[in-house]
Amino acid sequence: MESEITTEQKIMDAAEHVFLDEGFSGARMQHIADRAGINKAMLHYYFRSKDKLFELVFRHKMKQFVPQIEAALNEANMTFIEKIDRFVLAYLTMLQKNPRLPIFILSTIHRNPELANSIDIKLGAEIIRLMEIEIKEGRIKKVDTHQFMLTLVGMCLFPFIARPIFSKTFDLTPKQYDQLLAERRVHAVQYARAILIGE
Amino acid sequence: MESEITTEQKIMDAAEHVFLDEGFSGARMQHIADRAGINKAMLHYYFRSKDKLFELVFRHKMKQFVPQIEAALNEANMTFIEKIDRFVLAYLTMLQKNPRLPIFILSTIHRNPELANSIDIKLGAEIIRLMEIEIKEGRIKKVDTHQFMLTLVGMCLFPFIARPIFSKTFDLTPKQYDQLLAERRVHAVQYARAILIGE
DNA sequence: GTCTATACGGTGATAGAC
DNA sequence: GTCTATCACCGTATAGAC
Repeated sequence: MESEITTEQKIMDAAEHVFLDEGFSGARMQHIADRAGINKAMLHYYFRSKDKLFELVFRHKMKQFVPQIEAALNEANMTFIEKIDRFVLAYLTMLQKNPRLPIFILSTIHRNPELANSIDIKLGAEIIRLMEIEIKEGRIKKVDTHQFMLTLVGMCLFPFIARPIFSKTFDLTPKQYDQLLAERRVHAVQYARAILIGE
Repeated sequence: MESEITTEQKIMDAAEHVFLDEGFSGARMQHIADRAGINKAMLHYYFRSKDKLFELVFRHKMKQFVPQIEAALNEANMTFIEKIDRFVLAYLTMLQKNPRLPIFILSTIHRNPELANSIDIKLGAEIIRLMEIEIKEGRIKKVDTHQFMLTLVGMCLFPFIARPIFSKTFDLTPKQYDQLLAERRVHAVQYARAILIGE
């Protein structure tokens, strides 16, 4: 039974937590060490530098952030709206488990746009292609594909990005906001249907 | 003619630029000084500390970020959709001039949620009230007011927040993305109409 | 008001004993 | 592999001359 958590893994977990909370320049190696229950020297023993450690964390998180779109959209025997429902569900489920992921990824890339280069371009092209087929076949309205995708993804991500400011503006308790997030799937899909089909 | 820019103003301009690019912990007082064309000591002479300077910048930017909603929504002799159109136009126009504002505000508040406390709560309540009247009078569908507002604001902000990652995913040149942003108003309002009225 | 010089603390990183 | 001690540097902030 090798169920023991390795030091390396403890560091990665701690690093993820601290970097997601504080960002690269706000994070302190000391905090990560404390959280991992070891000392700073060990961080450098396992991962050479703060930069290397951050890069690993970022890449790992980036994988979570982008890819699962594909699985949802490529299922056969589904209407486009059903595919969207799957996509929204998958995305929101992941976000519930990683609520601070979006702002971490987006603010990191904002300050370091080259980091977006690891993204696979084919994915976007494939989505656009799928939508254009739906439009051509007359199963959805003639919407601008990019504008719609921006809206769809925004409907999933934005509630997590804007949580603190929205809670305050609309005077919602944490419990109420969680409820809002739990119900987000239904509304996002309903809105998508209104846009793509009209009801 | 007092058209000369004061040192204080030069510092504020420089500070805004650097803080918006780098965030609080990423920003360096040296950068701000360089950009303002003065030396570090002057920063502390005019503004006591980095914290104080940042707070001023943040408050100033926060004012831009939130309030102009009110003007758009309180105009008389307008349908609700027309009001939304005004709101979206005003918001997008401001964002075109301040494209890095959203990620700055949201990532700052993310790391320091108390900063959201400066927000005026009455504004949100007023919007909800207006929408509920529209619903009651049967002029728009029975949508969840909070869910809709999250979507509406997201449709405006998200394209600016997600620009680098979206450009990459959908392989859009800066010019193409600017075009997308320029056309955002039409699509956002059209989507809002689809949601609120059906077409 | 503006500058130079410097104090002071903290941070990433390394050396070296065990 | 893990620790303590330490280094070199950088960043904020201040002192003090002009």
